[in-house]
Amino acid sequence: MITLTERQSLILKAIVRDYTEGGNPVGSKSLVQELPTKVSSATIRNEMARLEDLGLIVKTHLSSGRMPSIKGYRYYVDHILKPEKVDNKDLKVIQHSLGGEFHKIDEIVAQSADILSQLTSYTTFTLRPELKDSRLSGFRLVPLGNHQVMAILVTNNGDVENQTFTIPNDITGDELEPVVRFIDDQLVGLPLQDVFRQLNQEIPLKLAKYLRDPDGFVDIFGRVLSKAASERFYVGGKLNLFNYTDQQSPKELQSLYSLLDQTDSLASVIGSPGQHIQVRIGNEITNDLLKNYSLITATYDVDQHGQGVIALLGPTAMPYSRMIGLMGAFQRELAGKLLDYYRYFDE
Amino acid sequence: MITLTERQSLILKAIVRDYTEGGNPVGSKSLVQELPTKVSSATIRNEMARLEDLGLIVKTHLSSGRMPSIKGYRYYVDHILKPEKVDNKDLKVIQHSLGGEFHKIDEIVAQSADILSQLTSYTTFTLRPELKDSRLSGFRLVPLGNHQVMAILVTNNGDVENQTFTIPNDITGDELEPVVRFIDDQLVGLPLQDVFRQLNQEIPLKLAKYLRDPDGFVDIFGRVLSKAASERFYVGGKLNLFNYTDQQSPKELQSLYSLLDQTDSLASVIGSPGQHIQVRIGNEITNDLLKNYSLITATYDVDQHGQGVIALLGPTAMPYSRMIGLMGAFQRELAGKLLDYYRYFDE
DNA sequence: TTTAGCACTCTTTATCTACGAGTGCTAATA
DNA sequence: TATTAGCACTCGTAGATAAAGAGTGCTAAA
Repeated sequence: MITLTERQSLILKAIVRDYTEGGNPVGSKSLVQELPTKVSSATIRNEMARLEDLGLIVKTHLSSGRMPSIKGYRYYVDHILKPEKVDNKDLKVIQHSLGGEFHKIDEIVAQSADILSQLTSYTTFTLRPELKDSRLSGFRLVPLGNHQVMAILVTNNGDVENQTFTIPNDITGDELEPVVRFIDDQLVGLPLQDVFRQLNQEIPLKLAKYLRDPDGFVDIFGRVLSKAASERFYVGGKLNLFNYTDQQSPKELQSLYSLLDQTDSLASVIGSPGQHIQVRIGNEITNDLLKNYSLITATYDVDQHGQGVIALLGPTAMPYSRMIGLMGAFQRELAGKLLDYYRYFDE
Repeated sequence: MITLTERQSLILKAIVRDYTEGGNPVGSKSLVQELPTKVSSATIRNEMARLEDLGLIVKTHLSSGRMPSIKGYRYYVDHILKPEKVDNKDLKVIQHSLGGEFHKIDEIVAQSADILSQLTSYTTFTLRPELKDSRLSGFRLVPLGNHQVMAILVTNNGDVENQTFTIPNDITGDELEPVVRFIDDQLVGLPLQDVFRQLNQEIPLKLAKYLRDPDGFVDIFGRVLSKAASERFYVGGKLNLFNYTDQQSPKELQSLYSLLDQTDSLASVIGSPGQHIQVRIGNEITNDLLKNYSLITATYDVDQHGQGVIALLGPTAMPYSRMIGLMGAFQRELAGKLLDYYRYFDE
């Protein structure tokens, strides 16, 4: 356990701030003016040597200024930083952007990623509240003519998914009636997980009574069901990558870009944050591509509807204090908006 | 009108080829070995001086090798190049990728952009056949419970669009019945353009009989209609930008990236190609961002269903011969696939 | 414990040099 | 007249050298 003196702490804080703002290693002389008590640059050098011994700051070469190490950022985030109160203008932006009419949870969540990336100039990820409490609340088959039928699935959260499929012969609504009724009787009201299970077991057999081709139907139904049950991160501010990545290595930029398109990799990188707001810095992130970046993740609670996730990817040298404040505010606003949404459907 | 001697033409061709393959300006000595008839480097230098006078090739500095100018590429494409017969393996890839089952035209067209970008390592755009002959062939309103209704619109081409919306009070299918019937009577069978027109004129008045809030309905209907009638380019191989853009200017790369996300800008850049396969090089493209790139555009005919567009963006130094061959093959395959698709719904 | 002073390190930038690839021109050749 | 050999000249690249500047660590004095 590292304990710093008051002055060491102030110096570390100043180094973090200066390096974050200027991007250049920070020298002892420039720090003289930034400490509340007047000390000479030599004193600061001595303190810096100690901070370096502790592994909190590093030099790029023998006679360069210092910059924070991963460990240094860690200490700063854990012990020094105070979350900045969110800027009033930023709060207005959030509230205004979330204020509109949305038809789907996913729209709200996707929009959130965009707002947050706009406010931060970084890249953001949002995940809707988990679906473990989602239940099937309705199923429709709508014949569209021209060999086409649309399957529509509704959950108790108001989520709607649909999938059009093509069938060999035209069919009327009447012929589909018994199938829909069967689904209504057997499956409506069940959690999606249970529907999945039954779909692979008893359903195909039972359906054989009504349909010549139950397998085809089961396939379609499974597809819509997967859509409704799939958890998928929305990504905002992809283009912001250009603002904070190392401009010298386009290869890396390209890899990052393609990482952002892989939902499953994203999920494993972001994980499900245990704490309320978690900061992972550099190699603390379980993905080598991101070892020079920082990831702030946060959950948001929507009461009995479960938790969602918001996340922020930026450079290790980011203004943590402002970002954490912002994440906190966003957490609250988004949770509030979703609660309103759910409440509307629970009436 | 420029006319080149046989030998000049061969030299220009060799310069284009070498520069495209190697990326470096081409000198007279290296060309000696590439011409069918043995001539000295001095002769080639003389010829090159003439080609330069004509503006077909340029030097980067006084004593550098030569590279083709825009005008040089233009001449090469117009008079020298012979489209390469498409590679058999590539053809297999195309046919296989388009061979599967698709539920929507847009899926086929979107998939096409991906295949083409994969085959070329460049960036591609595809546009579905124009919709001017599209007619409204069906409209449904499906109450989903929980204040939600889904509007579904079907066209005679088998295109299906839908939009879920929220209404103040729950409603049953019966109440919506007259509205749907009214739409069926008045609008089904009309070209989408006409539907649009009527929607803004007589429809709101007539609907007032059946609905308290015709404006709200008209809004929803308009939204689904726009979705069905909107022409939108699919983009493939965005990440390939990294392979062929100037690695030195991330700013430019960023601008290009955001250009690819702007459907309307894309449309104006690509336009609607008059010829079957059109090559635009460098500043011939009406967008300054693309002045160092080449754009190959092509239409594909789907008989009475209109024309679509495929396009390819790459460096000015691209293997035109192979690319044009590829575009030709793709044109045919895609048109064929879509014809099959339409035929299925026309039965 | 703090500080002034100083030698030392390392990066950055500019200047110079040598090298090589390629050109244009001239004069000789077929 | 068209082609070619020869040569001086240009320009970009890479490496070497030097000077400036920022910053450090250490020593010795306050």
